Amino acid sequence: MKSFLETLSEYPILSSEEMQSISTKVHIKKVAKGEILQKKGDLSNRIFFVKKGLLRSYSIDENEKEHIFMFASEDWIMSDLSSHAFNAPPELYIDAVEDSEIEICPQDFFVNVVLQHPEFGFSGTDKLTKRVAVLQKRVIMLMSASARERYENFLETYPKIAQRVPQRMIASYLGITPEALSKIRGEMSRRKTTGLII
Amino acid sequence: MKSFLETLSEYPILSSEEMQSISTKVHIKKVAKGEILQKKGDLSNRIFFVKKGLLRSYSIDENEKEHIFMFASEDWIMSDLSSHAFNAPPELYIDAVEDSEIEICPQDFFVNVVLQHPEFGFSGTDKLTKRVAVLQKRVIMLMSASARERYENFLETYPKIAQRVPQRMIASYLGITPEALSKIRGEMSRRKTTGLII
DNA sequence: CGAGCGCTTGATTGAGTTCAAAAATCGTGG
DNA sequence: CCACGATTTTTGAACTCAATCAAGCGCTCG
Repeated sequence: MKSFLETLSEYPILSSEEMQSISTKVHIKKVAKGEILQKKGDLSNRIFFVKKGLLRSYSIDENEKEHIFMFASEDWIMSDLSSHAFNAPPELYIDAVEDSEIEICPQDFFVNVVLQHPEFGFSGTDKLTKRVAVLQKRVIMLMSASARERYENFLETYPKIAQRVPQRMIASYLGITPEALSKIRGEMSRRKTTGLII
Repeated sequence: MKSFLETLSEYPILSSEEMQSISTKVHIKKVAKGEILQKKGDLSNRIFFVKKGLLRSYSIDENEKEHIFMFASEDWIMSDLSSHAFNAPPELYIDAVEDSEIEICPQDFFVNVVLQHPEFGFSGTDKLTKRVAVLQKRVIMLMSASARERYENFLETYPKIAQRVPQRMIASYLGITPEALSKIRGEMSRRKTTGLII
């Protein structure tokens, strides 16, 4: 998939004014592993297109515990849409899990201009409908599946991500503790090597 | 908020052909409490605009247990977008919690035509962005909050729904058992009457 | 090469489930 | 409108999965 800027520049449908406005609004950045791109409550909320590397978004609860909401690797868009939807500061933190290269764009501009122009290849309804569907599955998973089932489902759904991300972050994404995930993995590999079925 | 049909008929932007096509595609129906509108795996997937009453969508897991994904009361739209997003049969069941009056519309038509015309007042990106934001909160809730916190949050967020829905369905929405919810409520009212703080 | 971070392992605890049965509420037909 | 059966809610006891607490191991990277 083409990057955000590439796609935009290939579809010169906008007036030159608008193009001008885009080039001033979108910019490329290299970020180091661990670098924080957005904090809860930040005044600016932006969207991030990942050209290279891996980002995550997460909340921090009243006990200082992180809960990862999503990962975004190459060609994915990362953002906290809740701030746009509710016209409020963002709820989530966003940082880089790996050294990354990203394109940054103000959220308003993205939602109000880019998503509205299907010609760009960023069809709003399409992308958002998919996101809703993914979140629907996630909610059902969290409500009905055990920690182990959720982990197995994660491995099936995001095998690439699973290899690039430290275990404790997978645990955080699944909504369990690192210890619990470690025990699940131990049990799974033991079961494998013993040759037990079911 | 105006109903789906009302809104459409007030914005005669479409050609008469298109209007014709709409009137054949959208229709009104009265459904009795308990009536099932859609089942997992159904061939047709449609969206439902609730004019009156209350619908719910839910999944049923391998142990026959229901997990309620969402409620929709007056002026809300109910649908299983996952089927549209993944071009697959729906994952969810949808039925009526109360006697209801609804407008029914094929999902393809809704997503591909109606959401694309902001003039209708059904701005796709707007509605979908809000839905994403709501689901984001729900996921974070499920990952980080206790059963009790989730219940209290539900009461704050959907006080009207809470009064109209049987307790076991609230439990199902929260991802806990009816017994657990009953105990939480008992504890809460005891605490209230005893005047205890914290 | 050592200090710190991440993973593992074990013991203990606790929130929520399961199972069972009684009490309350609802709905329906007479 | 009442009565009765069915469904819902409550309550309690036993249990389970995952959290917490604590200790030890193994990397890696400074």
